[in-house]
Amino acid sequence: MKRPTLSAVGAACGVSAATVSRSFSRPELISDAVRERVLATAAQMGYRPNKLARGLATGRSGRIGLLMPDVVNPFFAELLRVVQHVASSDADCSVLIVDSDERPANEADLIAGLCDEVDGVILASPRASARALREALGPTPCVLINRPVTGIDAVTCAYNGALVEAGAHLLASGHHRIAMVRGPAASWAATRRAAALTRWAERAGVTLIDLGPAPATFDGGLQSVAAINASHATAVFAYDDMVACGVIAGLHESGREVPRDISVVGCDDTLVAQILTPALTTIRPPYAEIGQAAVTLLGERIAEPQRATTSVALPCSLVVRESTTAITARRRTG
Amino acid sequence: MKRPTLSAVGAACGVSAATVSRSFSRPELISDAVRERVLATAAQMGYRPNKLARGLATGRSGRIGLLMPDVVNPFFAELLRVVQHVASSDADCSVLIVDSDERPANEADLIAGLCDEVDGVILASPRASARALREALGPTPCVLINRPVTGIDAVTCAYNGALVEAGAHLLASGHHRIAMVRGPAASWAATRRAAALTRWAERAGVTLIDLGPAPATFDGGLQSVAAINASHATAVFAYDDMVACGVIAGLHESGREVPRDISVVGCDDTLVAQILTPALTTIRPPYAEIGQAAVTLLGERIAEPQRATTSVALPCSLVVRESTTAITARRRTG
DNA sequence: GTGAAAGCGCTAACAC
DNA sequence: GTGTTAGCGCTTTCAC
Repeated sequence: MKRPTLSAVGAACGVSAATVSRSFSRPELISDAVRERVLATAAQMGYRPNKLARGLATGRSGRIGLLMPDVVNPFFAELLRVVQHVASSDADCSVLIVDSDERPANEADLIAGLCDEVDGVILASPRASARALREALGPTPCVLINRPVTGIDAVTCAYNGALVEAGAHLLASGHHRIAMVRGPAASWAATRRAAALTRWAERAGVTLIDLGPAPATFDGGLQSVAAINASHATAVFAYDDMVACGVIAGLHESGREVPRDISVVGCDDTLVAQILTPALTTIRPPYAEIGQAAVTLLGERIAEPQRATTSVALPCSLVVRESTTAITARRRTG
Repeated sequence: MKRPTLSAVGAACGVSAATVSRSFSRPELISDAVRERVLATAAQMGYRPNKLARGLATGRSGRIGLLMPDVVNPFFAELLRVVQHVASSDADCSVLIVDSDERPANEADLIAGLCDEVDGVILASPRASARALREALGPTPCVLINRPVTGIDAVTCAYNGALVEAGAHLLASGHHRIAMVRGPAASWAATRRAAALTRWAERAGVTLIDLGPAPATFDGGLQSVAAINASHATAVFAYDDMVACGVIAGLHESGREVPRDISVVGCDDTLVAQILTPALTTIRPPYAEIGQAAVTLLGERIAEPQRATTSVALPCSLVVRESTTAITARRRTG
């Protein structure tokens, strides 16, 4: 009825529990004959190690935690997918997920709770303050995604290169007056992207109109449309694909079509970018590499808690689709 | 340095470990004076119970597993969100997530692995055969979502009512010739929806053209467009929002606009439905109730493994947006 | 190479 | 009410 234990298997083939244990975890210590016999009867009895017990004994649960502000946001869903995949295939480790639901208030508590049952955590774009984060984490190994904090490992997106590329693409298409919807004021990624674009615009001699912060949502985009129209920009950088989507919908409502009348660049290359009509020109983060790096870094810190904190920045790439076009095309068509 | 244990707290305030344990888990058994003192020093020492140890002792991990075919699909992301939320707030239980990546081959193994570290599992639209499922689960409590299997608890969407409503809505708008993109041949939900529509069409005297199976993706929708155009239908039921999205994009490419030239109904009311232009008329599953029911059912079965298997079907609702319109409008405009 | 024994941190009888 | 004693199933010295 119940699942067989280590010593049950041992009894069944006349060896001690220790031998059975070693047959699995340190096979080289056991003679071939015995090990084979043990493994065979274990398989035949349907033995499966009890991870809790193993965890108690070793002090390692073989589990990591992943906290994200919103699983429904395709950017995070994508991240979750790759983290879970890498964790299970590379580190044979399972992942506990918590959606903080964008509530910074609970975030620290959620993190602390998470830490109680895992070997380490990956925190995607946490909203809490650096101090609150450190306190909630305690000694639990952690890697941050898109939110550098002194003393904690991090993997971030280096938006810069791809953003400049996007700017060049726009410029080459004849756009010299470009609006920017910043995204959430508190977001590290938003700040970075805005800074990169501002720098680029100055150097390139392009007029960049900062429309100020807006929520990273469809509505956020929608609400920026009035300002976009007022700016007389011929192109707009949206904070992310969702915002871009709202912008496009709002422009449409106000009688302007993308890309005919105005070009739009998104960010994140989520499912939204791919399925929209027009398909979005966007910045693509290296999802697979981010997940890989996060899991690897976390594994290393778990193994070696005292090592120097490392932080990796991964380059993004520009994906040109249909939402951007040469300004001349507009004149031709319009 | 290390985290304080139960007996450390006990020692610190002159009581046994058992008393400390009870102060937390069975407070009514301890005198107010002692309990308060214990709780105070525990808090002050930063004591936090070790869930692994507790799990080993009680035989309950306080964790459930959630397996889904694709976290990036907004339907499942939505589900994940609500399951995680309900589990943590109602059952104080954390959730382990596995994305099977649509690979039915591994599915059974993934399920078995999941079962090793949780008290019970929720399986969303599993692809494996009933036999493989039962075998992988073993004695682990389970509830299925959108995939009834004899002898296993399940919560499913009752698409019927909302689908009929959608049909009536189309009919009232003058649509008498309607195409249907079925979705994946192996999907329970696809079969159900098709059956419901077929029944309705017969009764209502509507011509329903079954375009046959198609993947539940944007591309699946795209690929159905030729057949849709060939069918001369004035409206189409897409398997889900993603498919609807592909259909709309494909129609657009072939020079037909939605809803001006043809109406489209999606399913799932995901983020996609809400952000698309035109916003999708779609069928909305009761996400919150589904998650609630799944977690509750699972909790009950964990508590009472032998009880009769129960299965609940939750009604969906029709959300009318912009992708459907009266056929007369088309003639007026076209 | 293998076994015996101790212990991971907690809970659950059972005494007092 | 509270302490004592045994484990939960596994790993891991330490002997042999």
